[in-house]
Amino acid sequence: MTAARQAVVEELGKADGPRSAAELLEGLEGGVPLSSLYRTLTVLEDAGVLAPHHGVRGLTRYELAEWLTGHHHHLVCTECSVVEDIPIPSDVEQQLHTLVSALATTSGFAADDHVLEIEGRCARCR
Amino acid sequence: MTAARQAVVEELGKADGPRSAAELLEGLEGGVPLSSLYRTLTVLEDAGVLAPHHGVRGLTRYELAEWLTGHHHHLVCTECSVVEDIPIPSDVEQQLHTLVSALATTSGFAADDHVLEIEGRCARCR
DNA sequence: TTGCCTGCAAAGTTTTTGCATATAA
DNA sequence: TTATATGCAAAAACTTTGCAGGCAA
Repeated sequence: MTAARQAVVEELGKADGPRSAAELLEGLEGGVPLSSLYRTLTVLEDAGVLAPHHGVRGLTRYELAEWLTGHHHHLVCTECSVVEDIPIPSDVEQQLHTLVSALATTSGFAADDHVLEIEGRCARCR
Repeated sequence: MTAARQAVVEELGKADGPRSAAELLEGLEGGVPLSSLYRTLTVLEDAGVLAPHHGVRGLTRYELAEWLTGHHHHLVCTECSVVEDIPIPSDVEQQLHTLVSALATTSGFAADDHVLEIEGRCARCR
C-alpha cells in the first residue's frame, strides 16, 4: 500500500458517495497524472478494496467496497448526477434479499448481489 | 418518425434486454453510420421512447421506455456483461415501491423511480 | 539487483459535433 | 421552400497502454 493508494482510499473514505477519477483529482493534493490515478483505481478494485459504480452516463465512479462501508444503496439525482449513499435498515434489507433471490432463481441466475438505485431530484436541485 | 428510427425501435422491441449502439448496429441492415445511430438514440431518448441503462462499465445501453414495456428490472451477468429483463410480480413491486419512498423522503430526495439490478452469473456463464 | 510504482506521452474506445447534402412536408 | 434528417469526417471525453526512470526490499 503506497502513499498514492492510501490517499485515494482516504479521499473515498471522506466522500458520501462514489467518485470518478476526475472528481477524485480535485481532492488530491499535488498534480497527480490521470493515468496514474486510473492505475491506482484499477489496482484497488482488483484488490477488492474499491467497488465500481455505473449509475451515470459515461462515467465510472468508485467507492469503498462494502466490507469497509457496510451494505448500502444510492440516491441518484437525475438533474445534477450527484450520487449519495443511503443506508438501509436491516429488516428492509432482509426483505429485499429474499425478494431478489426468488426473482433470480426462476431465471437460472446465480444472484451474488443486488444494486438498488433510487432516482429523483436531490434537495439542492428541487 | 423516420425509417431509421422505426428500425431502432423495432430492434429494441425484439431484444430481451438493453442494447448499446454497437450491439444495435449488428442487428440493423445496411451500414448505418454510428454517428447517425447515436443521433437517433438521443432523439428517441428525448422523446421519451427510449430509456438509457448504465449498468456496465463505460457503456450506455438503451431499452424501450417502461410505458412501452411495462415496469421491470434487470439481471446483470458479472462475467459476460449480458443484461436481461426480468418482470416483477405486482405485489413484490408494491412492497418495493413503499420501501423506496420511505428511504428517499428521509434524505430530502423526491423519488421518481427506482432501479433494481440483480448481479450474478447467467445460465450460460455458470 | 530485482521488482513494483510512477509519470509522460501516445493510443484506444465510446460518444458528440460541424458542415454539406439529401429528404420530407 | 423551409425545416428536419442523414452521412462523413473531425473532435471530444474518458480510459488504457508502452516505455523509461525511480524507489524500495
